[in-house]
Amino acid sequence: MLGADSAIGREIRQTKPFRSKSQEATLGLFRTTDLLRRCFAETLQGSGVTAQQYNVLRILRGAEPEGLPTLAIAERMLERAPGITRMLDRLEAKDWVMRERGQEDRRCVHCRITDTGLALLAELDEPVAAAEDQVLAMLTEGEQETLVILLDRIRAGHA
Amino acid sequence: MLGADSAIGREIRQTKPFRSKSQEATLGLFRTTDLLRRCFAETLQGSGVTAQQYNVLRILRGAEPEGLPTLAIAERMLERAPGITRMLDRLEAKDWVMRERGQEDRRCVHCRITDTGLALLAELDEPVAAAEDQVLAMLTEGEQETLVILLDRIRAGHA
DNA sequence: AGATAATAATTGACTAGTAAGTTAATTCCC
DNA sequence: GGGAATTAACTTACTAGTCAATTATTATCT
Repeated sequence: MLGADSAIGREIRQTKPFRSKSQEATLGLFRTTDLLRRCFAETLQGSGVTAQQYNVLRILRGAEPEGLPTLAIAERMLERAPGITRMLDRLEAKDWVMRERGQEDRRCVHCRITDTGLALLAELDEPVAAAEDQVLAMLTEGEQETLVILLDRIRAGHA
Repeated sequence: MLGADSAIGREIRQTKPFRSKSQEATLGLFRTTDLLRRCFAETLQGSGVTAQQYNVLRILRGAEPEGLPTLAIAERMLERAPGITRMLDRLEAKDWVMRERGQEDRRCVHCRITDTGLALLAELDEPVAAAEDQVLAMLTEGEQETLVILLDRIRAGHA
């Protein structure tokens, strides 16, 4: 009576119940987030920017006018440095980002968003905000708050 | 008072509050799921299998002894066919999966897990089950149930 | 000062996800 | 029976994530 009748159980045509609530919730997190990822990808596609690129540009806009070194971006993205380096290569090729070696510490590479990049973000601000609200519109604000608290607790438990 | 004091607000050094609860919850979902993904990747690494490959093998074990055509696997993974084809290439190279053209319908490719693949899964069953329970152990079973219900509602809202 | 360690960023090799287009087999329909 | 549409799987090209190793620069430590 646990998993067999749940939404996930039907989704993947699984007849056996879940072994534990934790297993069911974990799978639910993965499937739900995958779904939301696709929603945001839809919102962004057409502007020629991917979700990850958009996130980097948002971070760099928030860091204006100083900009940020490469690894500081990686830290905010929870990603490894190699991926960020190559993404910045692509963003620089599209003239959304500019980089230069640091003066005081020549190991660092200073990254800043360009005016072209800022214009792109300005165009996307409204549709992205709308998508952010729509994807969880089936929950009340109180339920969203409950979700936030539970998710915070999960992450805090992994510190 | 909304976002500035929350766990996510501190994590990404964001000083401004979130624009909406929905935005905060969405970001929380992405960050939490990323964290859990890394946990499972840790559990699997050492066996030489990735999380996605493990999922495919689990699906094929569940489909024994009949096996499944390629697109049926893709459907259960919520993924496109090209990714599955290449993953099956790698799984076949490691002798965890075997494929052959269908007899009645020669467009289909029938996929089955091998004995080697079954042995790999048997080794991983315990550690994976332990990980599935541990990653959400900071929540009570009631809270996990609440999470499951909220996630089900989100996915149902996108049907 | 000079060897050593630490740090920032990069490159290479691999796994994986996407979209677009292709091939081969089957089904539909007149 | 034969042409059109559909289906299953695949290939190609691109974006992106991982780990391991490397380079250049800076800091540390006698």
